[in-house]
Amino acid sequence: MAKTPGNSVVVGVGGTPPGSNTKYETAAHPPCHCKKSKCLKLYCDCFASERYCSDCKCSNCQNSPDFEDIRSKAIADTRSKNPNAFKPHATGCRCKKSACLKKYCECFTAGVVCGGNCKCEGCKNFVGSQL
DNA sequence: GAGTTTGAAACT
DNA sequence: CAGTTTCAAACTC
Ligand SMILES: [Zn+2]
Ligand SMILES: [Zn+2]
Ligand SMILES: [Zn+2]
Ligand SMILES: [Zn+2]
Ligand SMILES: [Zn+2]
Ligand SMILES: [Zn+2]
Repeated sequence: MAKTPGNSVVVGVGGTPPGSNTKYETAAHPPCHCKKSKCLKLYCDCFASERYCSDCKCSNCQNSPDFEDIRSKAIADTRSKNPNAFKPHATGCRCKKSACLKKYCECFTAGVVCGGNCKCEGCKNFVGSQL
């Protein structure tokens, strides 16, 4: 754990962080903000990673041990539709407006150049685009 | 923080 | 498979 420069305070989970420079000791996964998916579809990054929601900002969340039965069925259902659903993505993007240079693009977000599996338009995320 | 944009995921 | 809708995150202001 690198020390934070300056006077930032490392704090665990809990109530509202008082300061703007508060950092989390355990760089936990970022909280999701799902509302309609109940965190039981791949829209939810927690669910997509088979993680329970923890300290998330979701509403109507069922991705928790309290809903183990529902959650397990949702996982099974998702996997039955797509056996690769819970495997690391490698499918390629289909961006049309971001030039694959914004985080809307999964390739860009992953720090990977677009490849043969991508079907993007106006892509600028290719080998040689780095100055 | 509210509103808009974006493209994966879901659905038909 | 293609077209459409839904959704939550990225982005903008
Ligand atoms: Zn969620
Ligand atoms: Zn979550
Ligand atoms: Zn949740
Ligand atoms: Zn892309
Ligand atoms: Zn790509
Ligand atoms: Zn691309």
